[in-house]
Amino acid sequence: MYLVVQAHLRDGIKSGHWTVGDRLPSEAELVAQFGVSRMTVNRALRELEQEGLIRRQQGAGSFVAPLERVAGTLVIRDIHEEIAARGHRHEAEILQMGERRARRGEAQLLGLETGVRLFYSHILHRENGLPLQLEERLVNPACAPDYLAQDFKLFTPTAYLLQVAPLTGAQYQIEAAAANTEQAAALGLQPGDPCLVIERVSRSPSGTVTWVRLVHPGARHVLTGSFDA
Amino acid sequence: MYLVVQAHLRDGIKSGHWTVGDRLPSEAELVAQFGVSRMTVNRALRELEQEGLIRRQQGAGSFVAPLERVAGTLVIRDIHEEIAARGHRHEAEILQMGERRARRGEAQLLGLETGVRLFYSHILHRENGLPLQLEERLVNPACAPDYLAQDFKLFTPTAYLLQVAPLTGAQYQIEAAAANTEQAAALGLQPGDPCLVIERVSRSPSGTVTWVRLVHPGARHVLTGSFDA
DNA sequence: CAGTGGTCTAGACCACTAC
DNA sequence: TAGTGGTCTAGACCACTGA
Repeated sequence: MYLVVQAHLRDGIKSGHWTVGDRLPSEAELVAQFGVSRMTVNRALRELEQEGLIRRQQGAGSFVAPLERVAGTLVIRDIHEEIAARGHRHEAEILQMGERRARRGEAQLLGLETGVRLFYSHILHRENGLPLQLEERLVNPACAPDYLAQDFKLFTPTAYLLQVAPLTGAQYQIEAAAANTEQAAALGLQPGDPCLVIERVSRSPSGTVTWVRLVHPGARHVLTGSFDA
Repeated sequence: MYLVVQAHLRDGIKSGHWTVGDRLPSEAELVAQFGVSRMTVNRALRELEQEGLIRRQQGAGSFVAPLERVAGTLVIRDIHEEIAARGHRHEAEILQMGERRARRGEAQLLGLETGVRLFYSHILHRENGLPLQLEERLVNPACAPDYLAQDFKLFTPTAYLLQVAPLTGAQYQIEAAAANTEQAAALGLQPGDPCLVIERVSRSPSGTVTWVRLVHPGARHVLTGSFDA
């Protein structure tokens, strides 16, 4: 029944019957109208508030929220999953992989001290043979000591790291940048060509696990999303 | 009390006490442990599920969700709000504004028929004098008949359109692209320089209101987000 | 089968708001 | 002061799962 109440309110908002700032029926009115208990109506309204569709104020009422921010859930998926979901073939080419001392700033990304040893890998992901993503990654050895022994032609570093160090948080950043010579060579572009770049650090209970920069040819990769009342 | 139960479970997951796939205490166990009613425990768990932190299965139990997808709420704010929030000065320069027949494909974006008349505007937004965003916009005259009479140096088209046609849905797309000559000239770039491009269509109860392309210098604009257990 | 979550009820007390 | 939402209770019936 709470879904029925929700649908009723959603429809009224979508259709313009109630518009931004309007007051919606009170809980008591909805209880009377639908013949359900107040807990049921309360749940319906509380969930609409969590979605951002309405705003509730104790003592005043429930109101249609100003949807002034276009918000949506942006999902960044594992590249293998993403390609497989399109029914295409995914191949990974390991360009570089090894261990070295952290350069200036790198240690900071992982919350480690400068000069500590860390793992790195550069992997090129192809979709049906076409370069789609260059994955530049730094890994905290404390969280994934066997990282360098893995064969990342069989599974992605993302999948491996999620297995050995459960994700509990992340920060990401999306920008457009010009390909440098190394990136251009890997992706089959000219240096300076526009790329969509996602950078991300991932945390687990045992600390910051990994930093990754995902470089995509601007013409071949878009992020999409939507939201709906 | 439901917040106490939530905090307890959240801590256990963050700290690694329960990890991906682990079964959490059942509702009945939490009821006994905290001395609260089942409805209270149920609410705590339901909300954690909505956040994506746990997965619940009728008949089986509640489990720590595999956070295999780095997801976050991406918020695209009105450019004026965004600049003002940084404590900076926002200026808008109207480059073009008028009415014309829809070109091939344009009408389709707005769900109209080819050849119908529509409004357009090209506005350059500056942050402390530096070009930050070129806003190329098409507007459905049926939804905002007075669009051309507005002074968009005083408020943004986004703010105006939200006022006259409440937002009930949107689709957006984020990509990296090379600036064309017009865009480069407006933004003070060289043609071919990388730009972060957001395209969006917005719907309201009265139909598709507007299509907009927001072009940002790649070096001067990033989207950021985070998520947390 | 026993245990799990999904949903709903008919109350209750409280804090807050607007008049 | 009357009406609002915020929270909680102690039950209930149901559908589903796994042994």
